[in-house]
Amino acid sequence: MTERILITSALPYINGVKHLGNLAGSMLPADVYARAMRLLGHDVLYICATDEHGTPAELAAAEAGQSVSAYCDAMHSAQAEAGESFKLSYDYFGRSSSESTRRLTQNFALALEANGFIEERTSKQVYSVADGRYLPDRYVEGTCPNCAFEAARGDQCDNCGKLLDPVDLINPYSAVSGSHDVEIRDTNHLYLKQADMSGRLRDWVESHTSDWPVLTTSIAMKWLDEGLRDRSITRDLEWGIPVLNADGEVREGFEGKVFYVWFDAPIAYIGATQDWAVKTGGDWEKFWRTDKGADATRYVQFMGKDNVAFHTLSFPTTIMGSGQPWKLVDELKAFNWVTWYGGKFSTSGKRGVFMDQAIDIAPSDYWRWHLMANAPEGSDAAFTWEEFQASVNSDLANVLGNFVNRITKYCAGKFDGKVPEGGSKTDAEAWIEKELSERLPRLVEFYEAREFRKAMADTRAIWAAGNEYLTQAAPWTHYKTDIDQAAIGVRYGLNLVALFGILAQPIIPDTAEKILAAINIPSDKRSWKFGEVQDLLNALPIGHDISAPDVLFSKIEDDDVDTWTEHFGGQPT
RNA sequence: GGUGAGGUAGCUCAGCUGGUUAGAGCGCAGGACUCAUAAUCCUGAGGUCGAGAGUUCAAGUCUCUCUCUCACUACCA
Repeated sequence: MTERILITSALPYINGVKHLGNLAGSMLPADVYARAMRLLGHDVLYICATDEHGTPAELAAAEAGQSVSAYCDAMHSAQAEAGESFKLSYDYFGRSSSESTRRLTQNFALALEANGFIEERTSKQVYSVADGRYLPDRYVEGTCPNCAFEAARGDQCDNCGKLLDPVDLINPYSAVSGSHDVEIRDTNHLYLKQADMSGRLRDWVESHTSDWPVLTTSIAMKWLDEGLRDRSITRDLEWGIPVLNADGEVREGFEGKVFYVWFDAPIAYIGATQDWAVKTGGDWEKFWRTDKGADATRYVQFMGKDNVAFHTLSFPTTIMGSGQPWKLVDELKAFNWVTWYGGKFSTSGKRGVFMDQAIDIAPSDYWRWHLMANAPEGSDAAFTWEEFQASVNSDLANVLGNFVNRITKYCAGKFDGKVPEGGSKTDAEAWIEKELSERLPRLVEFYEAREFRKAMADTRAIWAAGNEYLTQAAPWTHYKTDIDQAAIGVRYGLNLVALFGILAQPIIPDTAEKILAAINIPSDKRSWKFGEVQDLLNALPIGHDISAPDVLFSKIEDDDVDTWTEHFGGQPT
């Protein structure tokens, strides 16, 4: 049954090209899922965008000596390029700074306020005179009132671990400029009254305890159990979405203030969908407006575990509180972290491997396979160069690459590069048919359930079964005495190559294309409409021309691993 | 401090509502094969399931205590 599926992956923040952890935890699995669902015939829309507002963007722009908007333009392009290099198949890669998101954000705020979910309150915030800006808690440092550590951050002391309030720091200074000329000022902000939504949110989350991963519901329930607090949704910043009245004028007292990035970022999912519609002539409402058919859309979100609270609590508060018929997420897949030699990947700390560096080291397919086969689903997953090497050499080069190579070359050499006819089924053919009839439905189930590690393991097992089949069928042995019997082995082998290429498409699209081109499969014969296995293994017409592709995967040498380990500091800390 | 997620073969990880001899891949050892990227296929060795106590006919799986790791803790995103 064809379904309409909306897929979003958490928006990558604008302040730099993302590292492999970001890729593995949201964009890549969303892409693999999107590709698989398209192959299954679903009507898929995969949306992503850069998240461009907030203090770090302003600071990064200042450091780069650019205006914030010029900086964001440049970084958006860089991230779009990085996404393309990893073959992320976004239907649209938008920007949270777009006009559409600006309008939507302002409208959401007005609707929420009209419904009593927004309230203006005064809070105390540290202002740095030298920097000419208010400082988020993390950008204020000073002496910890608890342990006297001198470089405690405003939100938490790194020395004693105690949670702090920046106004309690002794001798505070700006972490941006180092200036001690800071003062505490009263400032007005809008607060989203999440507490008033707790009951509805709890009912909603509880209704999903059986179909969302534990990671997702446990994080959401933790926040609810602790008691949801109202969250400030504006900031004292220049760069962002201005706070307007219904008449379009800036709200009184909100000059120099904008919406908090976490208020507008998820709204950018909608904004980017509208931008996609403008660009393509598509209909965005059927994905987002429940009064325009979005009830029939299945909405699936992908994100790292740090984003779960925003996607299960604050964004839903925005949606529900608006009183308007917006679509809520149906399924939510959250990932843990990919860890890097005992620690976290870190953009600011420049720890780990970044997308632009990774693509210089190895083709995107290598990374896609390894990151999906070792996805941080159940718990944090360790990245090591040795594991990466093993994935590529063993799974891709030896199991898949070599299989394609051995049978296509043999066919080219002995059967003139044409699918041969003749021969009769033996135990070997019965065995592979049974194997596939069990594994293929399971594979599809794993994809539909977004169980990526299991899907990858099953895919690999199917590839390995191809090698085992050839060992059983041994056409090179039969060839000496009975060419027809050799022919069926080659024919089944070639059909397996075609199938493997078809199955590989969501994971390693470049290689899948090479395989399918070599085996000469037209694009309309590449979908995941698996019928009977016997038919699948006799899909190639007799006499069909094939060619042997060049070596599909070159192996990663020990020297490469040594070089990378040294260059990237991949050593146990 | 609080909360959450984890601690299962040398390594990376599966093990749903408790039930026969605890699984996979990699790595390692032996064998088979020779079409293929010294690839593949088969077989094998390797685990007191973090520690301790409890519930049960039966616990990796449930309860409690302890311990270690990681994450989150609301103005980083």
